[in-house]
Amino acid sequence: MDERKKNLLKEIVESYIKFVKPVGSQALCKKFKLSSATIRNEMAALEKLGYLEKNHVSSGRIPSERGYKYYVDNLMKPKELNGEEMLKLQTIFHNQHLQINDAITKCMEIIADITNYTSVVLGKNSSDNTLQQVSIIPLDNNQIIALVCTNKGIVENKKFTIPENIFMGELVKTCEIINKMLVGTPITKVSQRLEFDVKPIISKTIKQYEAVYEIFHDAFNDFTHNNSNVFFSGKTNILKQPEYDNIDEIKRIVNKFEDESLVRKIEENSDGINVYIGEESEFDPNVTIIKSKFNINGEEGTIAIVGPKRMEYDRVIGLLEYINKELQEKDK
Amino acid sequence: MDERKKNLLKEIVESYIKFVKPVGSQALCKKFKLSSATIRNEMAALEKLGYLEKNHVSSGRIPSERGYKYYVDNLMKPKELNGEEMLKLQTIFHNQHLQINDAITKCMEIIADITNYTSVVLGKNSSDNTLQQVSIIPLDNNQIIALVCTNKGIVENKKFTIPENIFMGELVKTCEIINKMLVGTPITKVSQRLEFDVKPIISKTIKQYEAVYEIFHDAFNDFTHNNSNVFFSGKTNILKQPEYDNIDEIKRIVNKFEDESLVRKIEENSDGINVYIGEESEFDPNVTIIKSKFNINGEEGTIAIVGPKRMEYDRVIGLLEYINKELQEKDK
DNA sequence: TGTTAGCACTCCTCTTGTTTCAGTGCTAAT
DNA sequence: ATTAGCACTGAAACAAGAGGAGTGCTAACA
Repeated sequence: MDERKKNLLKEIVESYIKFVKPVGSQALCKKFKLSSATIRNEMAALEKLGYLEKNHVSSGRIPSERGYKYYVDNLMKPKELNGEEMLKLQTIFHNQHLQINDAITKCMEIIADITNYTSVVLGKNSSDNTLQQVSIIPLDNNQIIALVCTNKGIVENKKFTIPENIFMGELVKTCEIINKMLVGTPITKVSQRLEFDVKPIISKTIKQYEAVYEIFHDAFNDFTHNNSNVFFSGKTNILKQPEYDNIDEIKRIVNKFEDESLVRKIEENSDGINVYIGEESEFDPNVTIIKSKFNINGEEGTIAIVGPKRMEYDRVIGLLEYINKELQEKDK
Repeated sequence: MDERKKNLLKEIVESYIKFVKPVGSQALCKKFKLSSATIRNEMAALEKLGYLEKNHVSSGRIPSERGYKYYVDNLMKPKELNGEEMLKLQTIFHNQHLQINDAITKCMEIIADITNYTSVVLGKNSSDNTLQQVSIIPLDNNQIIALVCTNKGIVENKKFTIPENIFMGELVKTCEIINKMLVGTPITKVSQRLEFDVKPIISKTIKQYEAVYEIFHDAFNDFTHNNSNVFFSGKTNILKQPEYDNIDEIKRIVNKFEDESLVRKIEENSDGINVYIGEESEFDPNVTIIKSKFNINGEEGTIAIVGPKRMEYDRVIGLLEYINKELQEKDK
């Protein structure tokens, strides 16, 4: 791979990303001040190396997955955000009152919007949260809100209609007992301890203890079941990408977005920004996924951008780098 | 419109709904024990009346919008749910612990799923909610959760980092003051009263009252801004409908789903189940929207099904009738 | 008077053939 | 090492024709 080949490959990849049309030798003549024949020779060499492909014998070249990869690893440098992008994201990060979680999802919304790709935020199941406080808020004579709050500040609430034979005082008391006994318990264990530790105790003082138990049991159950927080933005942006011009392909990919278990696999483990092109994505052979792990202030998860293989790598990576930087800033 | 014409129209509409193919005279011969010629005469008459259309001179008939409308108003009767559908919906309605709101959205999810249409739930802006309680939950030395709860049981929560110069006691005290002064205030007015009624009071006893005010102000603000609750399910189900076979049409409709202000207009005012076909939908000339208003237990809104004009009207209307019935049941 | 057989006609759809053109690989000359 | 030249390939666009589903109309029939 001499310098000229690298430049050529870079040019071809970028041209294809921009125009979605196979690149012919003629188109590159002026830029490189070489004849088309020379370019053709070089292209043939790049094809032999596995960086370029042809759709058919006389069609011009498109980058192969390996070509994209080489481009990302060696030829491209992340693009700085332009003023508008910067502005939009800054207003989010500089909003002191936004929770980190909301800031991330809002960010990804904006990114989906300005890139026309699909963004995904995968929240880690909050299994390491512990119980911080349980409380109830009476609404009227027969309705209450039960609140559960974890040490990381996640709040779940649930409205209940109180069975007739239960007194508010009993609920308040149970609440106190739970707070006394279970605060600090990992949220995954709370249901268990509620049944085996708390229930026996309230059974001694509260007549309808089964019904009271049910209420709190339900409130906690919601928590453990609500742990699949996947956030999408721009799920249908794929329609805006010109290369997806046949319905079956669109259907295939959109259906995959609906498949929660498949989406869950997007989760990233390694640090930094990682690019998975085509087959590598393990999601669909015709998409690229760029992922980045975050772990900020107790919130953990993955953000990912899903787009065509001819994604604007420099731009997306630039955006993610910026976000990571801002998140670290906010973590302090 | 004699009886035979009605039957014929019914048959044609239902055949087209099922097979998405223009209906020719031959196909109806056996069913009606008439020759194709007679059928053709009748079809010509139905076309003259505006109930049928042709794509071109030799193409078989398809129902016009007026034809669909006549079918819905006069020829069709709502279909009873089958066992499976019934079962799926019942498990939701009979789940005592589900809030009415969640029950509705879960229902519509199921309907989108079993019908392959798109379902929409438009919640009314909860402008008639009043403040029920404000509370704070300390997480650690410098973080709290602020909770706002309305009389209808809607809860918003927000995590805050407490500025260094503020004491927890001051927050608790402010909380008490707010609860004493503002409970019962319409949620839309709370911000105002916080500023003009509460702020002057806390300014007398709390040193950093501005910062404390900010925290509660923010918590309330979230509330008033979060009132645009539109819930979609099956947004891409349109891809499963065979008549949408060209990308531009799909794009057009999917884009409309993304346009919040357009979706907001789906809101229904009249009672009962209403069918808006094609142009009537005021959303897109190529869709039908079936809407139904709900007003249960203080929760108000619209549920709607969006699908092709050849929607399975009997099935969808049957489903919505069932849901309305169950909702009324639950309201008692 | 309502129904039906028969027929000419229309227009979509599918297939086949032709042309055009962008782009290639290879060879030989510079 | 570069390039001009040339034969070749395959997609894309277009035209022409065959086949077929379905129509409207007319005239005959019960």
